[in-house]
Amino acid sequence: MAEDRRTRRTRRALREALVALVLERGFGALTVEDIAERADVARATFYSHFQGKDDLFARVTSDLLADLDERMRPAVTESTVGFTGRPLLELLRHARDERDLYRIVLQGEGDGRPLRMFIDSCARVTAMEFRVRAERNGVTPRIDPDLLARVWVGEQVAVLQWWVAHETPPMPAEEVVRMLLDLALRGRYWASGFDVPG
Amino acid sequence: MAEDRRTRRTRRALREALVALVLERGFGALTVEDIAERADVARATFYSHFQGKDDLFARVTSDLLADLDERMRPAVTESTVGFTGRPLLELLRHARDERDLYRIVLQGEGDGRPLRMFIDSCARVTAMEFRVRAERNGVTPRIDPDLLARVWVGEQVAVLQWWVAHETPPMPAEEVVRMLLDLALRGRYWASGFDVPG
DNA sequence: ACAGCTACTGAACAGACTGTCCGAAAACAT
DNA sequence: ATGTTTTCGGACAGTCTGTTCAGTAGCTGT
Repeated sequence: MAEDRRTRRTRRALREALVALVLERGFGALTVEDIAERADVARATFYSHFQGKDDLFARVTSDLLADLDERMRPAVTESTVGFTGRPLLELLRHARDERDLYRIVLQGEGDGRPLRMFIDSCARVTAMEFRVRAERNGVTPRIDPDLLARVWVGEQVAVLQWWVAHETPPMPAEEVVRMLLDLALRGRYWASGFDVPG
Repeated sequence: MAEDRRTRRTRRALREALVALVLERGFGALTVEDIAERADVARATFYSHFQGKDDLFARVTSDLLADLDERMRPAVTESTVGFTGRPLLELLRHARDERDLYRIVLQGEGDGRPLRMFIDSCARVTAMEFRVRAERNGVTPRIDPDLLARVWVGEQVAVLQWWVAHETPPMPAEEVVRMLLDLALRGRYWASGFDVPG
């Protein structure tokens, strides 16, 4: 048999209440009672599903990461040939679909733990991507791939923060990818408006 | 007359206790009693100096930002001519001198508020730097300077996080600057080991 | 549609933390 | 030495936590 409809409803309501309240007041300012009340659920019921607000938040965010991981997998393996930007595009689409949650995570709610996990996950995948591509093309990186991956992910996070902060996307995902790819390949000198020297 | 020696000692002890405890357990897990006990100060005394742990944390971090701002000012005005990396170098030195606090802030403790303030501050300065330089050299940016500044700061934050996470600096500040400058000017294509086309 | 589970409710509980108050004691500046 | 200022330690009500439990409502499978 599938999951009981009541538990589904309750868990869903609690998750949505958490997201809404974190956006309104910030995670640190919330109490379990706040969340339960917003979800229209008894406090005792909350504790029969989660150990506390940290637990609820951890589950919500780790589910998000798992979902992202699943969506990224095909894009990554397909992208080890060249700098296609496919993984980044998939990331942006995911962020568009789960905007509120991304806002929360990218803001560093929960003492930054979810954001660190997000960054670590992205950096791990990216570093692997770099290594595979370098090997395939027979080149040796001039900068440690792990560090380079963190820098690249740092850029992406910065753009994501800017992107999801707006109520309506300030530019389509495809354009963001093109821009970031231009920047990554041609460098900031070019982006600043200077002609690239020979 | 200067500040009473007792208040100086007490405030200092409380600040140091906070930093140490946040590194050990994370901000969210701390109580006022924890901090007061570590500082060897009565709980009532804590409240005669700060409104609560959020207030203490806010003061510590905003003092850090003010200090950074002061140290950066000369480096920035001197750097609007070309991509010297002076501001970045100053930032790295500040991070070296205040490593523990930087760890805390860059980790996103306090629901990410201090980190957001840090990033906003850096991005504001950087965007201004970009604009001034573009005007001086008579070029028009190919990417919105505000967004470009956020990306550039995002890279710096990523590197800072990597840099301060180590117990002893994994490479000297000057080398980090050179690396990031190379990356920013020549692009990731070059950094990955490929020869730059054209 | 009914029987038998299972989950939710609302209330109560001890324990921890908060924020404030106070008189007594200690440290300070002069 | 004196008057001022800070710290101390204890006490206080109020909030939040995490758990328990009997009663009620809702669900699933047949």
